[in-house]
Amino acid sequence: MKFIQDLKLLQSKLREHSIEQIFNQKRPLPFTLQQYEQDEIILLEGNELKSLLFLVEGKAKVTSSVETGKSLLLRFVQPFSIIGDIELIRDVPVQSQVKAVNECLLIGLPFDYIKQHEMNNPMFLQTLLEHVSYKLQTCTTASRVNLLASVENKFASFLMSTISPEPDNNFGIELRTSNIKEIADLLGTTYRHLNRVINSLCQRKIIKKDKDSIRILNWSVLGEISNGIRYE
Amino acid sequence: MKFIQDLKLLQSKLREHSIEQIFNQKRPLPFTLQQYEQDEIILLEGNELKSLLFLVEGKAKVTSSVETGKSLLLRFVQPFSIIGDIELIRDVPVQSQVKAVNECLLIGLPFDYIKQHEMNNPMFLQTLLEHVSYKLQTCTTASRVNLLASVENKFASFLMSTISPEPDNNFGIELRTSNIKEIADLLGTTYRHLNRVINSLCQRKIIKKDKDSIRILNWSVLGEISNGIRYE
DNA sequence: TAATGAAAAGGACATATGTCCTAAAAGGAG
DNA sequence: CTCCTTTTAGGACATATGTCCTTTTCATTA
Repeated sequence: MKFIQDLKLLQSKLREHSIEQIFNQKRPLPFTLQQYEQDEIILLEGNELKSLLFLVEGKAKVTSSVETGKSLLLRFVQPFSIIGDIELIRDVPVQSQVKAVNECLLIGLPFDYIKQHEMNNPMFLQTLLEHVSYKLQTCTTASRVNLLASVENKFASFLMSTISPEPDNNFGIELRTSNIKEIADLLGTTYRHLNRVINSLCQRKIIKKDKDSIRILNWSVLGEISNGIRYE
Repeated sequence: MKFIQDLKLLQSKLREHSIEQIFNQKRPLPFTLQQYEQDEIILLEGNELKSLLFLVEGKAKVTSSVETGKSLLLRFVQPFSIIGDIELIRDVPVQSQVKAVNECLLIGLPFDYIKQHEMNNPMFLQTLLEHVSYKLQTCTTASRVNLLASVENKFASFLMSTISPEPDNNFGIELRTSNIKEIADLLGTTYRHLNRVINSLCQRKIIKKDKDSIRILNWSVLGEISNGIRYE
């Protein structure tokens, strides 16, 4: 992680996401601007978090791990998202791992400052409440979905959520697969089984797997298989 | 559901759970006191909710259903709990079904009133935030757990959460089982399979099933099987 | 280029769970 | 009490997924 000393950029991001309006503006706010590179861990479970974070650029992956070392994909987050809300409110260590999917820009605001100056600010509280409620709503949905979704369903969802559907790559998009093991973990399954599922999708010409990439051949069927579930 | 016109009782419940302190007290608050009998549905998914509810007595079961008609047990709630928070904040229809496990007493406060007079009250917003955050935290945990827990694990948890461990019935407690099907649904499995699981637990002398009841014979082993998961 | 070791893929079998159907039990009506 | 209907339990088999281990691939170095 790099702190970025670029007031212009900070200002522009604050404006872009209307962040200043959330806060009391009697005082200058001690914002920091942080940059994470691809795959860098933004939050590690169990750590103490000291700042509330606003994701203003990039995409991050939120996972939750269990004793066994396995982890489960909770969701992907994109701007504008708040990270660290539960930790702020409930004074608990970091609950879920957050990892940058690509380069991410975050704005931080220290808990200390918030607790001193913002916990009575209705605008701020309302914003937080909206975000937490939204997460709860999606978590409830996901929880339900997890019980019916097969690994194939979930993998399809994963692909659809991960591979950006930008048409710069019309007929199938690349995905580095050095980490099929990791994906298996995320979906709560094993490498072995994910492999089976991938094979099956390949045979059905829905995706194509080369040495280092997976390409989606049939976006629409994959969409059907994913059953409308999106991790975002 | 019965509205109860008992100011004394209302007052005493408000005091017991320190509810009035949450609100602006310039005005008298338009609280209602509602009583639901055992198994009565408190909230039906998809309905529009008009009041925020506070559970002040009894125990309720929160479930979430899917198209197929199946439903999934999310959690049990007990006093003091807030019901309807997401619906208030996000202006969405009821997200989960809530059903009285035993006789329940709830205090209601109309959304209209809240939106007019309380959405700028930091104390109220904070309280809400704490409750929603707590739910999010447990939902995240549950979501994780669901992926590792077998039906046996979950059924054990269910028993431990459902059957009150009061020692009025020392060596095993009764549970009407006219609804094993329902329990199967709650756990996200089939009647057939739950039956297998129950048989296995019986053979291992952990529970005992009579015509209309299940008795827990070995509370401690059941606790181990439940693996610390509680639906509350 | 051959030897060697790590990473990836896949075979074989085990287990959990679902589906479908039949057998057994429990109530009711005559 | 007996026959019939409905409910409940359980057998048999299918499918999804997990575990373990072997084979294959690929890269690396002697």
